[in-house]
Amino acid sequence: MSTLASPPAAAPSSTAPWTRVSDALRAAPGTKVTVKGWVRTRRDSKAEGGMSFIALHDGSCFDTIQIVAKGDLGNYAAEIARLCTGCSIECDGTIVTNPKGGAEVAAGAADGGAVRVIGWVDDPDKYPIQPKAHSFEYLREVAHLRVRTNTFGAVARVRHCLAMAIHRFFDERGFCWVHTPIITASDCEGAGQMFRVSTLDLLRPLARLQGTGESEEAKKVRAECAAKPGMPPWTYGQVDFSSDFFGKEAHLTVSGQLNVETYACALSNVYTFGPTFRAENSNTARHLAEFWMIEPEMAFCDLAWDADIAEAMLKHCIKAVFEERGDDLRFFDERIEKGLIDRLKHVLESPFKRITYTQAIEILEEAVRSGKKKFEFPVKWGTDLQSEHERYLTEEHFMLPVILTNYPKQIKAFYMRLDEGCAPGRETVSAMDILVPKIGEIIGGSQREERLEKLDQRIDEMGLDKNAYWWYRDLRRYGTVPHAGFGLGFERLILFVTGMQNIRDVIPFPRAPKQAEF
RNA sequence: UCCUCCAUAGCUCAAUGGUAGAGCGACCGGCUGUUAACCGGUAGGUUCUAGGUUCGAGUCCUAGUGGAGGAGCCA
Repeated sequence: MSTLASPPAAAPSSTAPWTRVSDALRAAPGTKVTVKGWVRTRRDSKAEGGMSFIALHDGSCFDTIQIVAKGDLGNYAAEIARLCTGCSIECDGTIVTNPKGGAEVAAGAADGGAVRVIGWVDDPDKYPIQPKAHSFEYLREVAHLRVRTNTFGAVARVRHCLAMAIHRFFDERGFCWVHTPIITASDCEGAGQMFRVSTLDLLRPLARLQGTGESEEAKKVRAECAAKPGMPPWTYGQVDFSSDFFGKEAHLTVSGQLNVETYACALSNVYTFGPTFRAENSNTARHLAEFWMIEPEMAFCDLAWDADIAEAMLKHCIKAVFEERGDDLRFFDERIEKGLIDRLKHVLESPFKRITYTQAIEILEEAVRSGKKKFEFPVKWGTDLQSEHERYLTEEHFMLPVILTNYPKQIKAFYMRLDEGCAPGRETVSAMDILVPKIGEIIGGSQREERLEKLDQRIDEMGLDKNAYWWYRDLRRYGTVPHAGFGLGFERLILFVTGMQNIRDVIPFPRAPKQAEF
């Protein structure tokens, strides 16, 4: 079983012509190095003719390296003694062992050492990142500088580690990374509100023209627009998208799933890993308007294997962070979520609990009946589980990640495979959600409906337009195969692994309602 | 979008309707192989915006803007 990497964390050696801090911390005493980075703190001492202790970080690992700048350096009084948090410097020096046994860089004129200032901080009093505790809410307002803090540096490294671990996981298993489109002109995705992509001139007063009859004013504006060169033609109450860039309505993608299914039906095992956009006005610690999603899709695959892969992938990711980012993980465990490491070890060591939706309802009903738990919302077969229900299952009842399967068809998407042998009125589909403590739903997936007549039936039932899905339906007409896949919210995975509370703090520049600065 | 709460120094927060304060940070000095350093001092304010009530508003009222927590939507 994987254990936490012991300090210093393993980091790939840099190819830079200077020494990265992660490498300097492990270098043998006596090694001559040049390090570059940003000052986190400076402390001075008058001992031994004066010296300054500078904590330097360069992002290569969690720890800073301490530079001991001796008073005999030519620029000591004029520059080194004036260094403050945020200044960028480079330092030539020698690796020595400090009284506490750690590596540090000694830089004195006698040994040919030097500290050169690369960039000063304008006004130290106004520098937004002071050497003190800051709230995450405040740091969100200075997102261009927050990555210089302990926490956001650690999040950035863990995010990278997880991204690479995911690619490795699929690559090692013969999956092909497919770049599904960001812009989609099919209006059939149906996974939520979409952002419009258009080159039409929005400054035209379309809003004034809406209504039931065409007013004199509307007629006038239309005539004006028609007369102006470059103005797109339009019909009353409706935009004429045939004159738009793509000749039809276009949006930012809400999922690459439908596209990636086409590749699964040729390459067998594929996945997407890219940005996803939802224009929902949701204001929570678990939603973003722009986020990254991983969507594997496997041909000749059923729901059970789908769940196997999802569980293996999550465990692989946790393991990778244990092995590669022990330094950052220890910080999260101490300062962000006490007990994080034990929680993750527990997840790593236990098989995920697998139950059907129907069994989940029975557990919830029993909890209510026995008085063990009170819910705000009623538990009833056929309705979607509320947050509180999901949290009870994963946090209180099982205290483990839970894979819920076989949901009632009416609460799931049209493309999910209809289960066979269901009692009338109790039809279910081969859907699967993975719930984890603290986050709730982290993965949603399903076996897809590969039978054309059943798929058509579902499209009709849900009042969708069959023609809009012509190429999706083609997959069922030309060599159809059972296939399955799932979607993993990348930022939710990062929350789960780091113990961070707010999804806006695990993506570099969060986009959410009323939030697109930077 | 709904419910609840919040907005005061660079940051985190105090201040009964009656002279706007502390801690941290910054700056200056002292001490020190220091490392969440420590000790002393200094500077720092249009109390989110726009109205209103009042002799008087940081405090009460209305609207707006932004933020937090919860819910819905979902990943």
